[in-house]
Amino acid sequence: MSEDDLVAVSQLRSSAMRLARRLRHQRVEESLSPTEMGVLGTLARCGKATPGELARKEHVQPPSMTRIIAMLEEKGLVRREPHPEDRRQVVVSSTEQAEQILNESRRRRNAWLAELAEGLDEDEWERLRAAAPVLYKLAHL
Amino acid sequence: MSEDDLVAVSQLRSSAMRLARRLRHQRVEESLSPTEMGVLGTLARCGKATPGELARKEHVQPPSMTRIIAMLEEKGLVRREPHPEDRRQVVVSSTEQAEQILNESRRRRNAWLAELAEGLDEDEWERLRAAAPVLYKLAHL
DNA sequence: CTACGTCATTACCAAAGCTAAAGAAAATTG
DNA sequence: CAATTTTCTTTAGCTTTGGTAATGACGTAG
Repeated sequence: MSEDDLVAVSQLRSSAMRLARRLRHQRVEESLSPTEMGVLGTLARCGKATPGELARKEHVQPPSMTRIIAMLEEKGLVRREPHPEDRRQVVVSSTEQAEQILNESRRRRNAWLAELAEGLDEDEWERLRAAAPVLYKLAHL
Repeated sequence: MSEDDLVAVSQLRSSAMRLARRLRHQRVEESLSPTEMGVLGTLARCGKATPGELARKEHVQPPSMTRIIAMLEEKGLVRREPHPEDRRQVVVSSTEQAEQILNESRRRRNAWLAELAEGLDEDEWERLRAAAPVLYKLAHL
């Protein structure tokens, strides 16, 4: 791995952590934490999942996921049904209302990030656009 | 702003938050939180700074920064001196030991991220390398 | 020189995740 | 097929980390 690669990786790390902290302040639904939003996003992508699966996908411990799901259910954003074959497990799925919140959140944060990105020139923005899918893949690897 | 731009921004947001959460688990110095690391990084870049400046740069409230600095001072990673002109203020600077920890942390997280990046092909990695400085600029804007 | 603003700090509080352990159900083994 | 072990979720209690409100010291403007 070259020196340039190391620099890139370091910048990537620093940027991700800093952006995450700043994005945290831009939530549309004040009562929903970033991880709760992440769960809704995962459910929107995957349809259904068990608490254990969600915990693994969100890199959180199972007890934390249990509480997050309880919160979300209480707010009507998520449904819990018994697993058809395994009575230990539970199947979680998101509701229509969750989809609306996701859309609104996306809109709002896009606006914030877009405004921030006005400090970039066209070439820089182009590089970001080219790398965005790669970043996404990396983060979900 | 085009549809592609919106997608890019959305991917950026999701990726940053997810990567940040995963990086959080890769700390070399277990006793140092991500924000504490961020402060050391900022001090390494800027030399000296007052608590207020650091709070603004790290997007944290002043009382939180006071506590972070107290922690870091207790561990010998940071020095506090009176401000030469303004006796209300304090000037914080990092120690040699902090520099060592930063290097070790950089090495360790680079290794983790590099390993993760092995799931990317050469073209993807190239795009990331091109975008890394832009991301860094964006995050610090 | 008095009143107001600013900086750091202190004291208290809330959010969010973790570990340990319990309880139920499935899988495995003798 | 009974007993043990494993797996999945949940409960309970703790820790970390950041926030808000209030305080005290210092600078600054009227």
